[in-house]
Amino acid sequence: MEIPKTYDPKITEDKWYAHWLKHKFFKSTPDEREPYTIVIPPPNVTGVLHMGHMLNNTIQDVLIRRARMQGKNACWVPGTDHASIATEAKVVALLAEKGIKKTDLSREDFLKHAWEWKEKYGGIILKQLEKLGASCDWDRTRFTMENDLSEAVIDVFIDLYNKGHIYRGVRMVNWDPQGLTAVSDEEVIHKEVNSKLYYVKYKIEGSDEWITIATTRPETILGDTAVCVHPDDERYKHLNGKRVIIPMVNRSVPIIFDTYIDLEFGTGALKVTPAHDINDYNLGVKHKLEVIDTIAADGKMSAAAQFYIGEDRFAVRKKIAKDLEEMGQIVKIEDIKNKVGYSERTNAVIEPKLSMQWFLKMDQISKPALDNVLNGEIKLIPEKFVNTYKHWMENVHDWCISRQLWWGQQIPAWYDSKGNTVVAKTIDEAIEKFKSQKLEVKKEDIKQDEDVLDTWFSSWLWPISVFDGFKNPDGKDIKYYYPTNDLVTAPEILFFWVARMIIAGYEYQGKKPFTNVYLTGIVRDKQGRKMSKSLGNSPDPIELIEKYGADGVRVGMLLCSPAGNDLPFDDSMCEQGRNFSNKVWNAFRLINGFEVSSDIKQNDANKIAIEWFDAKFNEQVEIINDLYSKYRMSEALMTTYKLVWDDFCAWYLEMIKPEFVDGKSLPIDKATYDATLVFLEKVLKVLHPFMPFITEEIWHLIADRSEKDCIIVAEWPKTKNETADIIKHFDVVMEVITNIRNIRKQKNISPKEKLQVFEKVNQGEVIKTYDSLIIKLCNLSSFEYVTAKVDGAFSFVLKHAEYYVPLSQNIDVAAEKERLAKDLDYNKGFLKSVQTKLANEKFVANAKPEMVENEKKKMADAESKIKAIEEQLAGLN
RNA sequence: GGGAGCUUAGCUCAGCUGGUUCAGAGCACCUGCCUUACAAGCAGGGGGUCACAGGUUCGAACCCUGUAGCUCCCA
Repeated sequence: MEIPKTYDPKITEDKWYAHWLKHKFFKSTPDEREPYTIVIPPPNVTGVLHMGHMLNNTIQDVLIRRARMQGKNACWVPGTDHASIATEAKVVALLAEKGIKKTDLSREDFLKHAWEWKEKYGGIILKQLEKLGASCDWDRTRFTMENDLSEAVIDVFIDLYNKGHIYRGVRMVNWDPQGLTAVSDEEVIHKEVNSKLYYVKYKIEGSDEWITIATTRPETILGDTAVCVHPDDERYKHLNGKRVIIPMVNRSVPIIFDTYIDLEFGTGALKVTPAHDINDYNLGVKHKLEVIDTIAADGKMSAAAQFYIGEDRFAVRKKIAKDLEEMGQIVKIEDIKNKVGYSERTNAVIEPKLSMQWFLKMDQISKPALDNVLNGEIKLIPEKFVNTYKHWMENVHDWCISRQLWWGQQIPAWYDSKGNTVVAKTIDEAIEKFKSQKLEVKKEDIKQDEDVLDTWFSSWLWPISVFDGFKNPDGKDIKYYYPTNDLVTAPEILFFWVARMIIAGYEYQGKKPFTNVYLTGIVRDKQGRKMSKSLGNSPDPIELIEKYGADGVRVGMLLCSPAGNDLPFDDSMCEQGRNFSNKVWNAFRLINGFEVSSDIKQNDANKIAIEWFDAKFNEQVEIINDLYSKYRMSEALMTTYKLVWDDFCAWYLEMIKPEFVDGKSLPIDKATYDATLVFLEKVLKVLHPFMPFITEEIWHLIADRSEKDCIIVAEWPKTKNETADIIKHFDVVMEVITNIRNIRKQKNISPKEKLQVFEKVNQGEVIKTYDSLIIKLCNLSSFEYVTAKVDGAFSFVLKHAEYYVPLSQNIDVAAEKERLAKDLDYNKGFLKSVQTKLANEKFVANAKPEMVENEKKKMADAESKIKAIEEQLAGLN
C-alpha cells in the first residue's frame, strides 16, 4: 500500500469519530471502577463554536481521554444552556423579520416560536464539538430548560423561599432598555468612553445666587430632587437650609450635605437623581428624598419628565444641553473619560432603574462556598484566582434573580387580586396556600408572576441536575458521579457560574460539586483584543480544522496556553500543530517501510538504542504525568512533543535506521523492529489525548486489530520511578556527536564523507558501549582510543576527554588558536568564580555542605579541562 | 477611588524551598543542505542589564522597599 508523504486529516477524522461512536467508547454507566467526571460548561443554544469553546473543550477532552486510558470510568456530560436574554433576543429579531412583534403574541405563542428556534438551531454547537474530537457521552446530553431540569429550578426556588433566602422588593437594578429586563451586576460590563461633562447652574431659591453642578447625564436633570455638597466645603457652607430651582421643570428642591461628595470632582456640587443612579438612590434613602422616575423601561422619557416625553434618553441629552444653553444655564462643557455600564447580552447602555424584583440573599448561603475554596477542598487553577474569589465572596451582594422575559423558568409566585403573594409549584398548590393563610381566592383571580428566573439560576444546579440529583436523589448516577472531578471554564464566569455552583453544591448535596476548577485564558487576537463577533476578529474554528486538521488545531491551541493566561491567537500556532502531525505520520512511514529479517542478529548499537529509549521514555512519561497532575497542560504537551520529535524521531529512529547501501536500504533485525513497534505504540498512547485522530489511524495501520482494539481505550503506559545511568551517559554521547557534526559543518565536509575520530580519555573510566552509535550517527569510518594527542587534527575538549578529528585539509592554526584561547578564557573565568566562592569563608561556613562539595567538584573539572586545552594550544606551536 | 496580579529572547511562556558560568524551551530569525520517513524536513547558529532604582545576603530573575508600565476584579 502506498502511504502518502503528508498526513491527510480529512480521510481519518470523520472515520474514527464514527467508529468511536459506533463502539460506544464515550459512553459511561456507573460501575465498580473509579469515576472521572467532567460536566461541560453548557454553551448557549444560540452559540456557534468560537475559539474560546475550542480551547475549553480541547482541554476537557484531553483530560477525559487520558483518564479513560488510565482505566477510570470517564464521563463527560455535554449539554446546552437556554440563555434567556440571548435566545429571547434572537427569537424577537427573527419574528421581527417576519413582521411579528413580541407584544402581539401571547406568552404561549411566543414560547412556541422559541422552542421551534431551539430545535432548529440549538444543536449546532454540539455538532461542531464532534469535529474537534470531543469524546462526550452524547446519550447524556442535557438542556437547562428541559422538563426535569426546569422542575429542579422551580423546586429550588420554592425551597430557598421557604428557607427565607429569597425575597421580593423594590431595588435599584441594572436595567437593559433594549432587552427590557433587569440584569445582574455581573452582567454589566463597564467600559471607559469619551463623554462630556456639562456644568449647569441652578438658581438658589429666593436669591440672585446660582450654584453650578457638573453632570455627564443632563437628561436626568428633570428627575433631580436635591443638590448635594460636602459639609466641609467652604464654598457652599452658607447655603445651609437653602433650596434650588431645577431648570425647566422649575421644581424647588433642598440642598443637602453629605460626606459622600468628592470635593475635587466637577464643582463639588452634585445633582441628586434618586431614580437614575445607584449612589443618588442611596443618598435619597438616607436623606428621604422624593424619587421621580423620568425614564421609562424602553429608555425613553416618561410622562414624569414633563419634557421630551417619548424621546430617547441620548437624543434628549443633546437637546436638553442645547435648550439649557439657550436659557443661559450652561456654564461650560468639558470632554472627559468615564466608565459606562453596558449590557453583556445586548450591549445597550445600562440604565439604573428602580423596580420590583426577586432577590436571593447571599450572605449566609455563600459561606461554605467561601470556606471550602480557602481551605483547599476545592482548588482553583491557577491559584491566583483564590484571592479574587475571596474578595468577591466576602463582598457579595444579593442576587437579582428575576428577569422580565418569557424564555426561561417562570417564577412560581402567585398573586391574588389584592396583591397577596404565595410561592407554590402549581396554581392548585397556590390556592391551598392562600387558603391556609385564611385568604379566600378564586382560581381565575390568581395570577402567576410574569417574570422568569435568571439563566444562572438554572445553570448553578448543572452538576447536580445532569445526574438527576433533584428528581432522583438516591439514584445511581448522582451517587456515583457526584462530586465531579474537574471543571474547565473561563475566568470571566468565576462568579456568574462557578461560585454559584459551589453554593448550590453545598446547599443541595452537602458536598462540593467538583474538586478542581481549571480556569482557561481568554482567546485574543494578535492585537490583544478579545475575540468577538462584532469585531469579526475570530477565525471560524471549523475552517481551521479543515485547514490544519483537528489534531493540529488542538496542539496549536494548547502549546501556548498555560492556565489562566490569555492566549493571543494566530493561525501559525496551528501550523506548528499540523507540522507535528506530519512528523508523527512520517515516523510511522519510516517504521512501516522497514524490511524485516529474522536472519540478522541484533547489533550492539541497536541494543543500546533500545535500552536508552526505554529509559528515556520512562523518564519523560514520569514528567508528563507530574505535569498533568499539576494541570500544566501546555507543558505536558511540550514535553510530549519533544519526547516524540527529539527523542523518538531525531535520536532513536536515526540510531536504529538501517543503513542505505547500493541504492537500497538494508533490512532491520526482527528484535529491533519489534521493540520499535512497541515504542511507537507507547508514544502514540501518550500522544493520544492531544491528537486523538492521527494516533488512532496509525494504531490501526501498524497492526491487524479487532474493531474494538482502539487506542482510545488502550492503557496509559506504566512507568517505573527510577532514573537509569544510561540517560546520563547518553547526554555525554550526544554532546560528542553534536561536536563532531559541528566540525563537519564548519569545515564544510559533506555528510556523505566518512571521518575518523580519536578519543583521549583524561578522567574516569573508558566506556566503549556507545562507540558504534557515534560511528553511525556521525558517519565515521572509525572511532578509536589514543593515549596521546593527535597532531594536526581538529579537536574539541569535553569534561572527561579530548577528541581529535584529522582532516585532509590543513588546519588554520591561527583560527584554531583563537578558538581554543576563547575556550580557555571561559574556563579560566569559570574556575576563578568557583575559587572565589570557595575562598569565601562565609560561603564555606554558611552554604549547605553538598553545595560546597559540588563547588569543589566543579573546580576539579575546570582544572582538568584547562590543562587539556593548554596542552592543545601548546601542540599548535 | 479600593483590591489582586503581571513585567525574563522578536513572540508565547518555564525557571519548585535564594546556590552549577543560571539565564532556559518552543516558535520566529540567520546559514548550509531537495542526505529515499518527513523541505510541513535535516544539520548548525545568533538573540536577553531577567521593567527600573535601592536594600537584605557569602550569594538575588527568585526575598524586602520604592518607581514606572500593563492586565483583571470591585465601586
